[in-house]
Amino acid sequence: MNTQREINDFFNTGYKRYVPHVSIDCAIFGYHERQLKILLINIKSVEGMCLPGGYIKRTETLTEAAGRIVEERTGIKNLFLQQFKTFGDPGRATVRGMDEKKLSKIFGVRIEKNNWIMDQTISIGFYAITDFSQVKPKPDFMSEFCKWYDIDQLPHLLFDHDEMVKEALHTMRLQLYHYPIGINLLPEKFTLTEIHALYETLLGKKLDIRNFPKKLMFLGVIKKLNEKINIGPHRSPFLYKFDKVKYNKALKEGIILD
Amino acid sequence: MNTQREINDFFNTGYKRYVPHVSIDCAIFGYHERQLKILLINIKSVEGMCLPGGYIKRTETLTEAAGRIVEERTGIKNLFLQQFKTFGDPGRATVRGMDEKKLSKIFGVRIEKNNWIMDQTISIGFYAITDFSQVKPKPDFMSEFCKWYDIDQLPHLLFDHDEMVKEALHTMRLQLYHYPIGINLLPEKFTLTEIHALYETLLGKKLDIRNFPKKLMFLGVIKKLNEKINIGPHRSPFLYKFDKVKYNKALKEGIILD
DNA sequence: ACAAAAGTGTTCGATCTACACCCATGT
DNA sequence: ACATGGGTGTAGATCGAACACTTTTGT
Repeated sequence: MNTQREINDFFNTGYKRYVPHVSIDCAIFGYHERQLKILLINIKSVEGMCLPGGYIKRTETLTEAAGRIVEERTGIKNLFLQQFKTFGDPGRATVRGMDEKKLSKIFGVRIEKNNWIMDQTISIGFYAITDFSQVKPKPDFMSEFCKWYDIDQLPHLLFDHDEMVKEALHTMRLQLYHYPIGINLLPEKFTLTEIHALYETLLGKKLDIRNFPKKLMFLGVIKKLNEKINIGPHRSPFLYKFDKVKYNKALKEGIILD
Repeated sequence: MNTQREINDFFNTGYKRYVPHVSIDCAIFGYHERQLKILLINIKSVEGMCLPGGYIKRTETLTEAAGRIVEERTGIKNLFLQQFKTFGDPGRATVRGMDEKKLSKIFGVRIEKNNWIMDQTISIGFYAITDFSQVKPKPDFMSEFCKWYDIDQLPHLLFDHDEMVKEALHTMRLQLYHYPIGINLLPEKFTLTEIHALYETLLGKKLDIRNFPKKLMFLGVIKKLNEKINIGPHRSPFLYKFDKVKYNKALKEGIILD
Protein backbone atom coordinates (compact mmCIF):
# COMPACT_ATOMS: atom_id res chain seq x y z
CA MET A 1 0.00 0.00 0.00
CA ASN A 2 2.20 2.75 -1.29
CA THR A 3 0.59 4.65 -4.11
CA GLN A 4 -2.11 7.23 -3.59
CA ARG A 5 -4.37 5.06 -5.69
CA GLU A 6 -3.96 2.14 -3.32
CA ILE A 7 -4.70 4.39 -0.39
CA ASN A 8 -7.84 5.69 -2.05
CA ASP A 9 -8.91 2.14 -2.77
CA PHE A 10 -8.32 1.18 0.81
CA PHE A 11 -10.60 3.83 2.23
CA ASN A 12 -13.19 3.69 -0.52
CA THR A 13 -13.58 -0.01 -1.19
CA GLY A 14 -11.45 -1.72 1.42
CA TYR A 15 -14.52 -3.16 3.10
CA LYS A 16 -14.96 -5.38 0.04
CA ARG A 17 -11.57 -7.04 0.42
CA TYR A 18 -11.26 -6.90 4.18
CA VAL A 19 -13.63 -7.94 6.93
CA PRO A 20 -14.78 -4.65 8.43
CA HIS A 21 -15.12 -4.11 12.18
CA VAL A 22 -12.39 -6.61 12.92
CA SER A 23 -8.69 -6.01 13.08
CA ILE A 24 -5.61 -7.85 14.23
CA ASP A 25 -2.97 -6.29 16.45
CA CYS A 26 0.40 -7.94 16.75
CA ALA A 27 2.75 -7.87 19.70
CA ILE A 28 5.97 -8.58 17.85
CA PHE A 29 8.68 -9.26 20.37
CA GLY A 30 12.29 -8.88 19.34
CA TYR A 31 15.19 -10.58 21.03
CA HIS A 32 18.91 -10.05 20.65
CA GLU A 33 21.78 -10.43 23.06
CA ARG A 34 19.86 -10.35 26.31
CA GLN A 35 17.55 -7.58 25.18
CA LEU A 36 13.82 -7.92 24.75
CA LYS A 37 12.06 -5.35 22.65
CA ILE A 38 8.69 -4.88 21.06
CA LEU A 39 7.82 -3.30 17.75
CA LEU A 40 5.71 -0.15 17.91
CA ILE A 41 4.38 2.18 15.27
CA ASN A 42 2.72 5.51 15.37
CA ILE A 43 -0.25 6.89 13.47
CA LYS A 44 0.39 9.91 11.31
CA SER A 45 -0.26 13.13 13.16
CA VAL A 46 -1.26 11.30 16.33
CA GLU A 47 0.82 11.63 19.44
CA GLY A 48 1.85 8.28 20.86
CA MET A 49 2.71 4.78 19.78
CA CYS A 50 0.78 1.53 19.41
CA LEU A 51 1.08 -2.03 18.23
CA PRO A 52 1.19 -2.67 14.51
CA GLY A 53 -2.05 -4.03 13.17
CA GLY A 54 -4.17 -4.49 10.13
CA TYR A 55 -7.33 -5.91 8.69
CA ILE A 56 -8.20 -9.45 7.70
CA LYS A 57 -8.62 -10.24 4.03
CA ARG A 58 -11.81 -12.08 3.34
CA THR A 59 -9.87 -14.98 1.91
CA GLU A 60 -7.41 -15.38 4.77
CA THR A 61 -7.46 -17.35 7.97
CA LEU A 62 -6.80 -15.29 11.09
CA THR A 63 -3.31 -16.70 11.45
CA GLU A 64 -2.52 -15.98 7.82
CA ALA A 65 -3.64 -12.40 8.30
CA ALA A 66 -1.47 -12.02 11.39
CA GLY A 67 1.45 -13.54 9.47
CA ARG A 68 0.99 -11.09 6.64
CA ILE A 69 0.87 -8.16 9.04
CA VAL A 70 4.03 -9.32 10.77
CA GLU A 71 5.76 -9.83 7.43
CA GLU A 72 4.75 -6.39 6.20
CA ARG A 73 6.39 -4.73 9.22
CA THR A 74 9.42 -6.96 9.60
CA GLY A 75 10.03 -8.73 6.31
CA ILE A 76 10.13 -12.03 8.18
CA LYS A 77 7.98 -14.88 6.97
CA ASN A 78 6.60 -17.89 8.79
CA LEU A 79 7.05 -16.71 12.34
CA PHE A 80 5.40 -18.69 15.06
CA LEU A 81 2.18 -16.83 15.78
CA GLN A 82 -0.14 -17.29 18.70
CA GLN A 83 -3.51 -15.78 19.26
CA PHE A 84 -3.70 -14.58 22.85
CA LYS A 85 -6.91 -12.64 23.37
CA THR A 86 -9.59 -10.62 21.61
CA PHE A 87 -10.35 -7.07 22.68
CA GLY A 88 -13.59 -5.29 22.01
CA ASP A 89 -14.68 -3.00 24.77
CA PRO A 90 -16.61 -0.02 23.44
CA GLY A 91 -14.46 3.03 23.12
CA ARG A 92 -11.25 1.00 23.08
CA ALA A 93 -10.09 2.55 19.84
CA THR A 94 -11.03 6.16 20.25
CA VAL A 95 -8.25 8.70 20.04
CA ARG A 96 -8.71 12.22 21.27
CA GLY A 97 -8.67 14.68 18.43
CA MET A 98 -8.70 12.11 15.66
CA ASP A 99 -11.61 12.39 13.29
CA GLU A 100 -12.55 11.90 9.67
CA LYS A 101 -11.55 15.41 8.71
CA LYS A 102 -8.09 15.01 10.04
CA LEU A 103 -7.73 11.63 8.36
CA SER A 104 -8.97 13.01 5.06
CA LYS A 105 -6.30 15.65 5.17
CA ILE A 106 -3.51 13.28 6.11
CA PHE A 107 -4.27 10.65 3.52
CA GLY A 108 -5.48 12.89 0.74
CA VAL A 109 -8.79 11.03 0.36
CA ARG A 110 -12.22 12.22 1.22
CA ILE A 111 -13.16 10.13 4.24
CA GLU A 112 -16.75 10.45 5.40
CA LYS A 113 -17.92 10.02 8.94
CA ASN A 114 -19.53 6.73 7.93
CA ASN A 115 -16.43 5.37 6.24
CA TRP A 116 -15.94 1.73 7.15
CA ILE A 117 -12.65 2.59 8.81
CA MET A 118 -14.30 4.96 11.28
CA ASP A 119 -16.60 2.37 12.81
CA GLN A 120 -16.16 0.42 16.02
CA THR A 121 -13.59 -2.31 15.73
CA ILE A 122 -12.87 -5.48 17.61
CA SER A 123 -9.28 -6.55 17.60
CA ILE A 124 -7.71 -9.98 17.81
CA GLY A 125 -4.32 -10.03 19.51
CA PHE A 126 -1.48 -12.20 18.22
CA TYR A 127 2.08 -12.37 19.39
CA ALA A 128 5.27 -13.40 17.63
CA ILE A 129 8.97 -13.31 18.38
CA THR A 130 11.88 -12.65 16.09
CA ASP A 131 15.50 -11.53 16.24
CA PHE A 132 15.38 -7.76 16.13
CA SER A 133 18.94 -7.43 14.85
CA GLN A 134 17.84 -8.97 11.56
CA VAL A 135 14.84 -6.74 11.10
CA LYS A 136 14.54 -3.37 9.44
CA PRO A 137 11.12 -2.27 10.60
CA LYS A 138 8.92 -0.75 7.91
CA PRO A 139 6.16 1.70 8.81
CA ASP A 140 2.80 1.11 7.16
CA PHE A 141 1.06 3.75 5.10
CA MET A 142 -0.65 5.12 8.18
CA SER A 143 2.49 5.70 10.16
CA GLU A 144 5.78 7.52 10.07
CA PHE A 145 7.69 5.48 12.65
CA CYS A 146 8.09 1.80 13.22
CA LYS A 147 10.67 1.08 15.87
CA TRP A 148 11.85 -1.38 18.47
CA TYR A 149 11.24 -0.33 22.06
CA ASP A 150 12.83 -1.83 25.08
CA ILE A 151 10.21 -3.91 26.85
CA ASP A 152 10.80 -2.33 30.22
CA GLN A 153 10.97 1.21 28.96
CA LEU A 154 7.69 1.34 27.11
CA PRO A 155 5.79 4.60 26.86
CA HIS A 156 2.06 4.51 27.52
CA LEU A 157 0.44 3.24 24.37
CA LEU A 158 -2.61 4.37 22.48
CA PHE A 159 -6.00 2.63 22.67
CA ASP A 160 -6.03 -0.44 24.88
CA HIS A 161 -2.59 -1.48 23.73
CA ASP A 162 -1.00 -1.28 27.19
CA GLU A 163 -3.27 -4.11 28.23
CA MET A 164 -2.54 -5.98 25.01
CA VAL A 165 1.17 -5.91 25.66
CA LYS A 166 0.63 -7.10 29.20
CA GLU A 167 -1.52 -10.01 28.05
CA ALA A 168 0.81 -10.88 25.20
CA LEU A 169 3.82 -11.00 27.51
CA HIS A 170 1.93 -13.04 30.03
CA THR A 171 0.78 -15.56 27.44
CA MET A 172 4.20 -15.80 25.84
CA ARG A 173 5.80 -16.51 29.20
CA LEU A 174 3.24 -19.15 30.05
CA GLN A 175 3.77 -20.84 26.72
CA LEU A 176 7.54 -20.62 26.60
CA TYR A 177 8.03 -24.14 27.91
CA HIS A 178 5.07 -25.55 26.04
CA TYR A 179 5.77 -24.30 22.58
CA PRO A 180 9.16 -24.17 20.92
CA ILE A 181 9.22 -20.42 20.73
CA GLY A 182 12.97 -20.08 20.70
CA ILE A 183 13.82 -21.00 17.12
CA ASN A 184 14.58 -18.09 14.77
CA LEU A 185 16.01 -16.26 17.73
CA LEU A 186 19.27 -18.13 17.78
CA PRO A 187 21.66 -19.20 15.07
CA GLU A 188 21.09 -22.74 13.81
CA LYS A 189 23.80 -23.97 16.13
CA PHE A 190 24.04 -22.30 19.50
CA THR A 191 25.64 -22.72 22.89
CA LEU A 192 23.93 -23.42 26.18
CA THR A 193 24.92 -19.98 27.35
CA GLU A 194 23.10 -18.41 24.43
CA ILE A 195 19.84 -20.25 24.90
CA HIS A 196 20.08 -19.73 28.63
CA ALA A 197 20.36 -15.98 28.12
CA LEU A 198 17.41 -16.13 25.75
CA TYR A 199 15.14 -17.83 28.26
CA GLU A 200 16.20 -15.56 31.08
CA THR A 201 15.46 -12.51 28.99
CA LEU A 202 12.12 -13.69 27.70
CA LEU A 203 10.97 -14.70 31.16
CA GLY A 204 12.46 -11.64 32.78
CA LYS A 205 14.08 -13.64 35.58
CA LYS A 206 17.18 -15.61 36.49
CA LEU A 207 17.29 -19.30 35.72
CA ASP A 208 19.75 -21.55 37.50
CA ILE A 209 22.45 -22.41 35.02
CA ARG A 210 22.78 -25.95 36.30
CA ASN A 211 19.11 -26.83 36.30
CA PHE A 212 18.34 -25.16 33.02
CA PRO A 213 20.06 -27.60 30.62
CA LYS A 214 18.46 -30.54 32.44
CA LYS A 215 15.04 -29.08 31.85
CA LEU A 216 15.64 -28.25 28.23
CA MET A 217 17.08 -31.66 27.45
CA PHE A 218 14.21 -33.24 29.29
CA LEU A 219 11.74 -31.40 27.11
CA GLY A 220 13.68 -32.92 24.25
CA VAL A 221 13.49 -30.11 21.73
CA ILE A 222 17.21 -29.47 21.61
CA LYS A 223 20.09 -31.87 21.14
CA LYS A 224 23.79 -31.68 21.84
CA LEU A 225 26.18 -31.83 18.91
CA ASN A 226 29.62 -33.33 18.94
CA GLU A 227 31.11 -29.98 18.05
CA LYS A 228 32.67 -27.08 19.80
CA ILE A 229 33.12 -23.48 18.88
CA ASN A 230 36.13 -21.34 19.62
CA ILE A 231 35.27 -18.24 21.59
CA GLY A 232 38.71 -16.81 22.21
CA PRO A 233 40.57 -17.09 25.49
CA HIS A 234 38.00 -19.33 27.13
CA ARG A 235 36.93 -22.87 27.24
CA SER A 236 35.21 -23.87 24.01
CA PRO A 237 31.52 -24.53 24.51
CA PHE A 238 29.61 -27.36 22.89
CA LEU A 239 27.05 -26.52 20.27
CA TYR A 240 23.41 -27.52 20.35
CA LYS A 241 20.62 -27.38 17.86
CA PHE A 242 16.89 -27.75 17.85
CA ASP A 243 15.57 -31.21 17.13
CA LYS A 244 13.50 -30.43 14.03
CA VAL A 245 11.28 -33.47 14.30
CA LYS A 246 10.30 -32.93 17.91
CA TYR A 247 10.24 -29.22 17.30
CA ASN A 248 7.67 -29.40 14.53
CA LYS A 249 5.60 -31.81 16.52
CA ALA A 250 5.65 -29.41 19.43
CA LEU A 251 4.67 -26.52 17.16
CA LYS A 252 1.44 -28.28 16.30
CA GLU A 253 0.58 -30.00 19.53
CA GLY A 254 2.37 -28.12 22.22
CA ILE A 255 4.67 -29.84 24.62
CA ILE A 256 2.48 -31.86 26.90
CA LEU A 257 4.09 -32.79 30.16
CA ASP A 258 1.27 -34.61 31.89
CA MET B 1 -36.73 -10.58 20.21
CA ASN B 2 -40.18 -12.03 19.94
CA THR B 3 -42.44 -9.87 17.86
CA GLN B 4 -42.32 -9.74 14.09
CA ARG B 5 -41.48 -6.08 14.40
CA GLU B 6 -38.40 -6.82 16.44
CA ILE B 7 -37.35 -9.43 13.92
CA ASN B 8 -37.76 -6.96 11.07
CA ASP B 9 -35.75 -4.42 12.99
CA PHE B 10 -33.01 -6.95 13.60
CA PHE B 11 -32.51 -7.73 9.94
CA ASN B 12 -33.12 -4.22 8.65
CA THR B 13 -31.29 -2.05 11.13
CA GLY B 14 -29.53 -4.47 13.47
CA TYR B 15 -26.15 -3.33 12.17
CA LYS B 16 -26.77 -0.01 13.88
CA ARG B 17 -27.11 -1.55 17.32
CA TYR B 18 -24.79 -4.48 16.91
CA VAL B 19 -21.22 -4.68 15.67
CA PRO B 20 -21.54 -6.41 12.32
CA HIS B 21 -19.14 -9.14 11.18
CA VAL B 22 -18.46 -10.22 14.73
CA SER B 23 -20.40 -12.68 16.81
CA ILE B 24 -20.00 -14.51 20.07
CA ASP B 25 -20.59 -18.23 20.46
CA CYS B 26 -20.98 -19.70 23.91
CA ALA B 27 -20.09 -23.17 25.05
CA ILE B 28 -22.44 -23.39 28.02
CA PHE B 29 -21.59 -26.46 30.01
CA GLY B 30 -24.16 -27.91 32.32
CA TYR B 31 -23.41 -30.09 35.31
CA HIS B 32 -25.70 -32.11 37.51
CA GLU B 33 -25.18 -35.33 39.43
CA ARG B 34 -22.13 -36.61 37.62
CA GLN B 35 -23.38 -35.60 34.21
CA LEU B 36 -21.75 -33.04 31.97
CA LYS B 37 -23.82 -31.57 29.20
CA ILE B 38 -23.62 -28.71 26.77
CA LEU B 39 -26.36 -26.46 25.49
CA LEU B 40 -27.07 -26.66 21.77
CA ILE B 41 -29.57 -24.92 19.56
CA ASN B 42 -30.63 -25.40 16.00
CA ILE B 43 -31.35 -22.91 13.25
CA LYS B 44 -34.82 -22.92 11.83
CA SER B 45 -35.08 -25.20 8.82
CA VAL B 46 -31.43 -26.16 8.99
CA GLU B 47 -30.46 -29.72 9.76
CA GLY B 48 -28.07 -29.99 12.69
CA MET B 49 -27.20 -28.28 15.93
CA CYS B 50 -24.73 -25.62 16.99
CA LEU B 51 -23.64 -23.52 19.94
CA PRO B 52 -25.86 -20.64 20.97
CA GLY B 53 -24.52 -17.30 19.92
CA GLY B 54 -25.35 -13.72 19.22
CA TYR B 55 -24.08 -10.33 18.28
CA ILE B 56 -22.35 -7.71 20.36
CA LYS B 57 -24.20 -4.50 21.15
CA ARG B 58 -22.17 -1.45 20.37
CA THR B 59 -22.39 -0.37 23.99
CA GLU B 60 -21.33 -3.67 25.57
CA THR B 61 -18.01 -5.15 26.49
CA LEU B 62 -17.34 -8.60 25.05
CA THR B 63 -17.90 -10.26 28.39
CA GLU B 64 -21.16 -8.39 28.90
CA ALA B 65 -22.35 -9.53 25.51
CA ALA B 66 -21.45 -13.13 26.31
CA GLY B 67 -23.24 -12.80 29.65
CA ARG B 68 -26.36 -11.50 27.98
CA ILE B 69 -26.33 -14.33 25.44
CA VAL B 70 -25.95 -16.89 28.21
CA GLU B 71 -28.72 -15.27 30.21
CA GLU B 72 -31.05 -15.19 27.22
CA ARG B 73 -30.69 -18.95 26.72
CA THR B 74 -30.58 -20.04 30.34
CA GLY B 75 -32.10 -17.31 32.47
CA ILE B 76 -28.99 -17.40 34.66
CA LYS B 77 -27.20 -14.15 35.42
CA ASN B 78 -23.64 -13.48 36.37
CA LEU B 79 -22.09 -16.75 35.36
CA PHE B 80 -18.32 -16.98 35.29
CA LEU B 81 -17.42 -16.41 31.64
CA GLN B 82 -14.11 -17.03 30.00
CA GLN B 83 -13.02 -16.12 26.52
CA PHE B 84 -11.17 -19.08 25.03
CA LYS B 85 -10.45 -18.40 21.37
CA THR B 86 -11.56 -16.43 18.33
CA PHE B 87 -12.50 -18.20 15.13
CA GLY B 88 -12.47 -16.58 11.73
CA ASP B 89 -11.39 -18.87 8.96
CA PRO B 90 -13.10 -18.01 5.70
CA GLY B 91 -16.04 -20.25 5.02
CA ARG B 92 -16.37 -21.22 8.66
CA ALA B 93 -20.00 -20.18 8.82
CA THR B 94 -21.36 -21.36 5.50
CA VAL B 95 -24.23 -23.82 5.63
CA ARG B 96 -25.17 -25.84 2.61
CA GLY B 97 -28.53 -24.83 1.28
CA MET B 98 -28.91 -21.77 3.46
CA ASP B 99 -29.37 -18.53 1.56
CA GLU B 100 -31.12 -15.19 1.83
CA LYS B 101 -34.25 -16.50 0.09
CA LYS B 102 -34.71 -19.28 2.56
CA LEU B 103 -34.08 -16.89 5.46
CA SER B 104 -36.56 -14.36 4.08
CA LYS B 105 -39.21 -17.05 4.00
CA ILE B 106 -38.51 -18.33 7.48
CA PHE B 107 -38.42 -14.97 9.20
CA GLY B 108 -41.04 -13.20 7.15
CA VAL B 109 -38.73 -10.31 6.27
CA ARG B 110 -37.23 -9.44 2.95
CA ILE B 111 -33.55 -10.24 3.39
CA GLU B 112 -31.29 -9.18 0.56
CA LYS B 113 -28.08 -10.89 -0.41
CA ASN B 114 -26.17 -7.93 0.98
CA ASN B 115 -27.98 -7.91 4.31
CA TRP B 116 -25.52 -7.40 7.13
CA ILE B 117 -26.39 -10.80 8.52
CA MET B 118 -25.28 -12.59 5.38
CA ASP B 119 -21.71 -11.34 5.43
CA GLN B 120 -18.62 -13.12 6.67
CA THR B 121 -18.45 -13.28 10.45
CA ILE B 122 -15.70 -13.76 12.97
CA SER B 123 -16.74 -15.37 16.19
CA ILE B 124 -15.37 -15.04 19.69
CA GLY B 125 -15.75 -18.15 21.81
CA PHE B 126 -16.69 -17.97 25.49
CA TYR B 127 -17.44 -20.77 27.87
CA ALA B 128 -19.53 -20.91 31.04
CA ILE B 129 -20.78 -23.58 33.41
CA THR B 130 -24.04 -23.84 35.21
CA ASP B 131 -26.27 -26.43 36.87
CA PHE B 132 -28.44 -27.80 34.08
CA SER B 133 -31.14 -29.01 36.44
CA GLN B 134 -31.99 -25.41 37.27
CA VAL B 135 -32.17 -24.28 33.66
CA LYS B 136 -35.08 -24.30 31.26
CA PRO B 137 -33.32 -23.60 27.99
CA LYS B 138 -35.02 -21.03 25.78
CA PRO B 139 -34.53 -21.10 22.00
CA ASP B 140 -33.76 -17.78 20.35
CA PHE B 141 -35.86 -16.37 17.56
CA MET B 142 -33.74 -18.17 14.98
CA SER B 143 -34.16 -21.61 16.43
CA GLU B 144 -36.78 -24.13 17.38
CA PHE B 145 -34.77 -26.24 19.80
CA CYS B 146 -32.47 -25.42 22.64
CA LYS B 147 -31.43 -28.49 24.57
CA TRP B 148 -28.83 -30.04 26.78
CA TYR B 149 -26.70 -32.71 25.10
CA ASP B 150 -24.53 -35.18 26.86
CA ILE B 151 -20.93 -34.13 26.33
CA ASP B 152 -19.80 -37.51 25.14
CA GLN B 153 -22.74 -38.13 22.89
CA LEU B 154 -22.56 -34.99 20.82
CA PRO B 155 -23.69 -35.03 17.22
CA HIS B 156 -21.49 -33.37 14.63
CA LEU B 157 -22.14 -29.68 14.85
CA LEU B 158 -22.68 -27.04 12.22
CA PHE B 159 -20.01 -24.55 11.13
CA ASP B 160 -16.74 -24.90 13.02
CA HIS B 161 -18.51 -25.61 16.29
CA ASP B 162 -17.00 -29.07 16.74
CA GLU B 163 -13.65 -27.38 17.09
CA MET B 164 -15.11 -24.72 19.35
CA VAL B 165 -16.42 -27.34 21.76
CA LYS B 166 -13.08 -29.11 21.75
CA GLU B 167 -11.22 -25.89 22.53
CA ALA B 168 -13.74 -24.82 25.15
CA LEU B 169 -13.51 -28.14 26.97
CA HIS B 170 -9.75 -28.06 26.81
CA THR B 171 -9.56 -24.52 28.19
CA MET B 172 -12.09 -25.24 30.92
CA ARG B 173 -10.15 -28.28 32.06
CA LEU B 174 -6.89 -26.37 32.09
CA GLN B 175 -8.44 -23.60 34.12
CA LEU B 176 -10.37 -25.75 36.56
CA TYR B 177 -7.70 -25.58 39.23
CA HIS B 178 -6.79 -21.98 38.48
CA TYR B 179 -10.19 -20.38 38.56
CA PRO B 180 -12.95 -21.18 41.03
CA ILE B 181 -15.25 -22.56 38.39
CA GLY B 182 -17.22 -24.80 40.69
CA ILE B 183 -19.49 -22.31 42.42
CA ASN B 184 -23.11 -22.21 41.19
CA LEU B 185 -22.79 -25.89 40.44
CA LEU B 186 -23.20 -27.00 44.00
CA PRO B 187 -25.54 -25.96 46.80
CA GLU B 188 -24.10 -23.35 49.11
CA LYS B 189 -23.06 -26.07 51.52
CA PHE B 190 -21.89 -29.30 49.99
CA THR B 191 -20.11 -32.49 50.92
CA LEU B 192 -16.70 -33.63 49.81
CA THR B 193 -18.34 -36.39 47.84
CA GLU B 194 -20.35 -33.86 45.87
CA ILE B 195 -17.45 -31.64 44.92
CA HIS B 196 -15.34 -34.69 44.20
CA ALA B 197 -17.97 -35.95 41.76
CA LEU B 198 -18.10 -32.51 40.18
CA TYR B 199 -14.37 -32.37 39.53
CA GLU B 200 -14.24 -35.92 38.22
CA THR B 201 -17.04 -35.20 35.81
CA LEU B 202 -15.69 -31.91 34.55
CA LEU B 203 -12.24 -33.36 34.04
CA GLY B 204 -13.57 -36.59 32.64
CA LYS B 205 -11.29 -38.71 34.79
CA LYS B 206 -11.01 -40.36 38.18
CA LEU B 207 -9.47 -38.41 41.03
CA ASP B 208 -8.17 -40.22 44.07
CA ILE B 209 -10.66 -39.59 46.86
CA ARG B 210 -7.95 -39.34 49.49
CA ASN B 211 -5.71 -36.93 47.63
CA PHE B 212 -8.48 -34.76 46.31
CA PRO B 213 -9.53 -33.00 49.55
CA LYS B 214 -5.92 -32.24 50.37
CA LYS B 215 -5.51 -30.48 47.05
CA LEU B 216 -8.71 -28.50 47.35
CA MET B 217 -7.98 -27.43 50.90
CA PHE B 218 -4.49 -26.51 49.84
CA LEU B 219 -5.81 -24.25 47.14
CA GLY B 220 -7.80 -22.67 49.93
CA VAL B 221 -11.00 -21.83 48.12
CA ILE B 222 -13.19 -24.12 50.22
CA LYS B 223 -13.46 -24.47 53.96
CA LYS B 224 -14.81 -27.15 56.24
CA LEU B 225 -17.81 -26.31 58.38
CA ASN B 226 -18.50 -27.69 61.79
CA GLU B 227 -21.74 -29.18 60.55
CA LYS B 228 -22.94 -32.46 59.28
CA ILE B 229 -25.83 -33.44 57.11
CA ASN B 230 -28.01 -36.45 57.54
CA ILE B 231 -28.05 -38.64 54.46
CA GLY B 232 -30.09 -41.56 55.66
CA PRO B 233 -28.69 -44.88 56.72
CA HIS B 234 -25.06 -43.81 56.40
CA ARG B 235 -22.44 -41.91 58.19
CA SER B 236 -23.19 -38.18 58.15
CA PRO B 237 -20.75 -36.25 56.02
CA PHE B 238 -19.31 -32.87 56.95
CA LEU B 239 -20.36 -29.86 54.98
CA TYR B 240 -18.03 -27.46 53.20
CA LYS B 241 -18.50 -24.16 51.55
CA PHE B 242 -16.57 -21.89 49.28
CA ASP B 243 -14.47 -19.25 50.96
CA LYS B 244 -16.06 -16.15 49.44
CA VAL B 245 -13.12 -13.88 50.08
CA LYS B 246 -10.53 -16.14 48.55
CA TYR B 247 -13.02 -17.14 45.90
CA ASN B 248 -13.59 -13.63 44.66
CA LYS B 249 -9.93 -12.93 44.72
CA ALA B 250 -9.35 -16.01 42.61
CA LEU B 251 -12.08 -14.95 40.19
CA LYS B 252 -10.17 -11.82 39.38
CA GLU B 253 -6.62 -12.96 39.58
CA GLY B 254 -6.71 -16.67 39.06
CA ILE B 255 -5.14 -19.05 41.52
CA ILE B 256 -1.44 -18.70 41.16
CA LEU B 257 0.54 -21.60 42.49
CA ASP B 258 4.06 -20.55 41.68
C1' DA C 1 49.91 -18.57 35.66
C1' DC C 2 46.02 -16.08 35.14
C1' DA C 3 41.59 -14.41 33.65
C1' DA C 4 37.28 -15.61 31.78
C1' DA C 5 33.67 -18.43 30.69
C1' DA C 6 32.01 -23.48 30.38
C1' DG C 7 30.44 -27.32 32.43
C1' DT C 8 28.83 -30.54 35.78
C1' DG C 9 26.29 -33.60 40.42
C1' DT C 10 24.15 -33.94 44.78
C1' DT C 11 21.17 -32.97 48.41
C1' DC C 12 16.96 -31.42 50.38
C1' DG C 13 12.34 -30.44 50.60
C1' DA C 14 7.93 -30.27 48.41
C1' DT C 15 4.55 -32.46 45.88
C1' DC C 16 2.13 -36.29 43.75
C1' DT C 17 0.69 -40.95 43.65
C1' DA C 18 -0.79 -45.14 45.18
C1' DC C 19 -2.99 -47.69 48.34
C1' DA C 20 -6.73 -50.20 52.50
C1' DC C 21 -9.03 -49.96 56.50
C1' DC C 22 -12.17 -48.25 60.14
C1' DC C 23 -16.25 -45.25 61.22
C1' DA C 24 -20.97 -43.61 61.50
C1' DT C 25 -25.67 -44.15 60.60
C1' DG C 26 -30.54 -46.04 59.94
C1' DT C 27 -33.05 -50.02 59.46
C1' DA D 1 -25.66 -56.76 63.06
C1' DC D 2 -25.45 -55.35 58.62
C1' DA D 3 -25.28 -52.69 54.55
C1' DT D 4 -23.89 -48.47 52.74
C1' DG D 5 -21.29 -44.67 51.92
C1' DG D 6 -17.92 -41.35 54.60
C1' DG D 7 -13.59 -40.40 56.05
C1' DT D 8 -8.68 -40.68 56.92
C1' DG D 9 -2.73 -41.46 56.89
C1' DT D 10 1.57 -43.10 55.18
C1' DA D 11 5.34 -44.55 52.30
C1' DG D 12 7.78 -44.15 47.98
C1' DA D 13 8.68 -41.82 43.78
C1' DT D 14 9.30 -37.78 41.32
C1' DC D 15 10.22 -33.11 40.54
C1' DG D 16 12.12 -28.66 41.34
C1' DA D 17 15.32 -25.61 43.86
C1' DA D 18 19.51 -24.60 45.84
C1' DC D 19 24.17 -24.73 45.82
C1' DA D 20 30.38 -24.47 44.43
C1' DC D 21 33.98 -26.21 42.33
C1' DT D 22 36.82 -27.90 38.34
C1' DT D 23 37.95 -27.57 33.38
C1' DT D 24 39.28 -25.40 29.24
C1' DT D 25 41.34 -21.94 26.55
C1' DG D 26 44.28 -17.97 24.82
C1' DT D 27 47.38 -14.66 26.15
